Amino acid sequence: MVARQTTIKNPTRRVQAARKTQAERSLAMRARVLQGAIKVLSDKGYAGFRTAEVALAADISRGALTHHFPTKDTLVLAALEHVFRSAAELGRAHAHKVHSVDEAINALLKDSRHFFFSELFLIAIDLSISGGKNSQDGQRIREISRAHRLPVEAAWLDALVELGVPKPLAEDLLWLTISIVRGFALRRILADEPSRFKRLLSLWRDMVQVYLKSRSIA
Amino acid sequence: MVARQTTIKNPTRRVQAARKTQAERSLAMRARVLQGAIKVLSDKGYAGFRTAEVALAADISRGALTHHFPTKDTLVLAALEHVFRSAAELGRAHAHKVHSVDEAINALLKDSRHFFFSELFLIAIDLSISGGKNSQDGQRIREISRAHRLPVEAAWLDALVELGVPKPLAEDLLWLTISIVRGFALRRILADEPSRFKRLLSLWRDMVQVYLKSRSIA
DNA sequence: TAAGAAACAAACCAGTTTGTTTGTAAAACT
DNA sequence: AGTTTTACAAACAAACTGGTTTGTTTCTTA
Repeated sequence: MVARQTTIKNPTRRVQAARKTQAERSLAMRARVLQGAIKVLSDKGYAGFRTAEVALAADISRGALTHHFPTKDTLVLAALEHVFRSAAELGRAHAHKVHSVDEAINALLKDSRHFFFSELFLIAIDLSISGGKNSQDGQRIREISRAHRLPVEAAWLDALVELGVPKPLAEDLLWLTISIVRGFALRRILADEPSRFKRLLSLWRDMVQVYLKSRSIA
Repeated sequence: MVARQTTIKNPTRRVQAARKTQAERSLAMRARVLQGAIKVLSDKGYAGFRTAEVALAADISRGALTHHFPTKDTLVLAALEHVFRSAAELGRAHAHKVHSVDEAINALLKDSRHFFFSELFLIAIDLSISGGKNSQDGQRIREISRAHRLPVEAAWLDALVELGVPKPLAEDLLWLTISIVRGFALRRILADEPSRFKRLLSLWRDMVQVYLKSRSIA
């Protein structure tokens, strides 16, 4: 774990160092800050989001924080980006491994639940609503959310179409499915009822089956 | 529009008055404050909720505001209560006028949309999330939301059961329906697509019909 | 009708919060 | 090797915010 010397110039001057290259330090520090920001966002909500507390949570000085994120807003935006980036890939990954509509719906449900039941989702809503409807930031926030969700949905849509579901119907079923999970996820804030959710999803899958059969698709 | 004199004592002293009784003034003022609070809450979100701005929106002095609502928290709670009170009755009203399951689902959809698509709903979520998960206020906020939503759901459940749908299934269909609307309402924050929503609901009604028929209920 | 309470208004104050400035040490570049 | 740039630290300053205090007016009630 010794500091590397990539440059040709500036030879063996390093002695007892434990110091990294600047880029490495920056990256590591940014990661810590972002993680701290997400924690605070998740614990206190945007309304209670204080930069000082982020510094505390990340165990760094406020100076370090402001160096990497000059304003509160840039930090929040970066945190949201980070949230989505760390959660978005799963959807596309699973969309390709399905071989029947039921399997697809099931996988979609699982992935949706994974996202919508996470803290990340709550953070995203919180910011989407809190960031005033018209303000500059609000726009940007919603833009980020959209930009990361659309491709995921597109991937699932493709998967369904590939399985022989007519595109318009596939789109609608996709939206209904996602809406159900999103809607239930929201309800969870008031009171979580996991067993009910399981029943609901099972019923939903049945309904899809029955419906497709009635239209002689599946 | 002359000031009334309800008390026997204190006879005709009023001359050119346009003044109300204390209770009336209080009530009117509270109403204005609440309305202002809701406006600010809706425009800026809880994160941007400033008591001064409420006073401005309600066109009253800060003094008046603090007189009726000593702290910011009491104001927010009161506003939330007001929000729900003004929105909750509709559900129960419509639940009794349906004569078929399809009609019931349709009416339920309409009412749900009415609530979930309103500013009120967004305010409720905002507060539910923003009010820290554990804090005193957060608890109270979620409690209010629950207290007002449960009876509405119960009314619709009764309506469905009355129409011959087995209770467990009725419950699940109710939840699915509401979840769909809630889920879509949330998505609307990112981008509203009314026509898609219409299609979705129409499909959903079809699916319910087909499913019930397959179980020979409707 | 006089005392007391409630409704409002305005100024004030203390705590918080964000961004800036000033300073130091480590790395990068030449 | 020396200069510049970057990473971080800490103190500071200005704006903001919510609650309190003090004062005035209007209603209530004895």
